Amino acid sequence: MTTPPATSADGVRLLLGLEPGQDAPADAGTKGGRTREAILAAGVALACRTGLGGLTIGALATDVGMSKSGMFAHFGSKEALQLAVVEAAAREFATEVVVPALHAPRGEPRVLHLLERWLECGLLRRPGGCLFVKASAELDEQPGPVRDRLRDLHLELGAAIARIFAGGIAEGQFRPDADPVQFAVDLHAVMLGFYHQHRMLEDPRAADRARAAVAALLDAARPTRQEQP
Amino acid sequence: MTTPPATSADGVRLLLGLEPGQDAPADAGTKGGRTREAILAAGVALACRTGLGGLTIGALATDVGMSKSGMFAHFGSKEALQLAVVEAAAREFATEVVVPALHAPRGEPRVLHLLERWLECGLLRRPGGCLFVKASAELDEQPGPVRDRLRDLHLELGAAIARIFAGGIAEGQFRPDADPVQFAVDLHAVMLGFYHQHRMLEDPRAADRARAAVAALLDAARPTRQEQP
DNA sequence: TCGCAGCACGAACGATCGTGCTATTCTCGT
DNA sequence: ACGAGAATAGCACGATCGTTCGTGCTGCGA
Repeated sequence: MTTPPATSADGVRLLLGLEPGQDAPADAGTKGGRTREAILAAGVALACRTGLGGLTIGALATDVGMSKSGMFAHFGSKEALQLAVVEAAAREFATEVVVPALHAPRGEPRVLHLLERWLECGLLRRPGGCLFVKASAELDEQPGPVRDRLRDLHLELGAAIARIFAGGIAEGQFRPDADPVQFAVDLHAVMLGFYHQHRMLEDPRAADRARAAVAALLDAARPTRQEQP
Repeated sequence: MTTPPATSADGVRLLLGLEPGQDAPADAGTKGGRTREAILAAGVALACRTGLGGLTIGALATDVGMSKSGMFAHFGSKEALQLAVVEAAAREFATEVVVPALHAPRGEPRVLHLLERWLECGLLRRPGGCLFVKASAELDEQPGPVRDRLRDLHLELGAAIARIFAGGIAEGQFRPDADPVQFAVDLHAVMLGFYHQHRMLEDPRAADRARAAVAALLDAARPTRQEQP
């Protein structure tokens, strides 16, 4: 099976809920589709601040300037709303972070672009990445469809990061025996630490600390010196 | 005021809310003090599962087998309850993780003991560490006394980790130009990633991945080869 | 042993939660 | 331009939220 250049990009787009060549939900033309999108945008922003548990129907309704019942009719249940918000956040994260990074040259530049795009999510208060990170701490032990979907999305994200790193191995920039999955876990941990440092501790050096951590990860993966005695 | 050899241990104990030589709150003998302790233990466990936001008065009351009002009378407000639960979790974390680690030899063994004790919190479902980690993602943008206290506790914890690492520099095990604060941030990030990997993704290798990440951090800090051209 | 402070309880409050109905208003294809 | 159907508002519901109050019970010091 031959793999054309845009394969991994399309893969991620599919995995994160985008149809190929489709950047917005199908019913964007009709009025209901537009307000539904507005609701989801406000929902992602609200859930980024208060968590998926604090994503209450009434608060979201007043946020978008609608009545509670009118807004509620778009989804039918709170769980469906949460799922839609998670999906919207994943879509936003994919289009704003992962896909742009995939346009960078394969290997280390792509890793660094991914990092910078991801850092922007926290620094510029782009809600998508925040929610994606925060909801994982919230739902990690309350079973249900939302947790399942979130788990799948995180697994796909981890696989995407591992693929990006593996591209660096194929380019000869990283050691052949480096573990892409371990790198994916480590990078995700660095991002969790960054959000904590930036948002909870309000450390202005949070981004630089994350960059230093990733630089150390990459340094350790470089094949400059021989290993394994 | 002379400081006996247990200086750093006493420092952490004080910082995390323990009076020196006092392992339990003062009113442990009276009946109210005992039920208050039972409430706090159940509260830490419940908040570890549902978050500080899900720590509801009614749920906690049924957990400890009391009436809602009877339980509520012990604290006077939900915020006071949350603060008390955070304090109890910090105390538990200090006595179960930090203080035991301080009994290990200074330097790398102490770092590794801290890591293992911390990992146990997640693996054995000890609620203290879980809550300490999870509440930070929950309250990072909702101001108030609880967030402030949590922020202070995290700052103290970071300082404690940095001191432990600095002990390794003093022992000559780590490079003199290594940054203890960066190591503290990195270790905390590894633990955040571990909890995510273990609880949300249910990865059985989560602990080993955390150990590998810390081992890489320590390897990078060792002075074996000369650096700085 | 007695008396009282402290501890626990049940009922109830107003507010808000998620979720159904019904009615009104608006949109859009014909 | 109009009628069908979507979109939104209004209202009400049971449940639960945090909180208050009044009232017994009970364990502890005298």
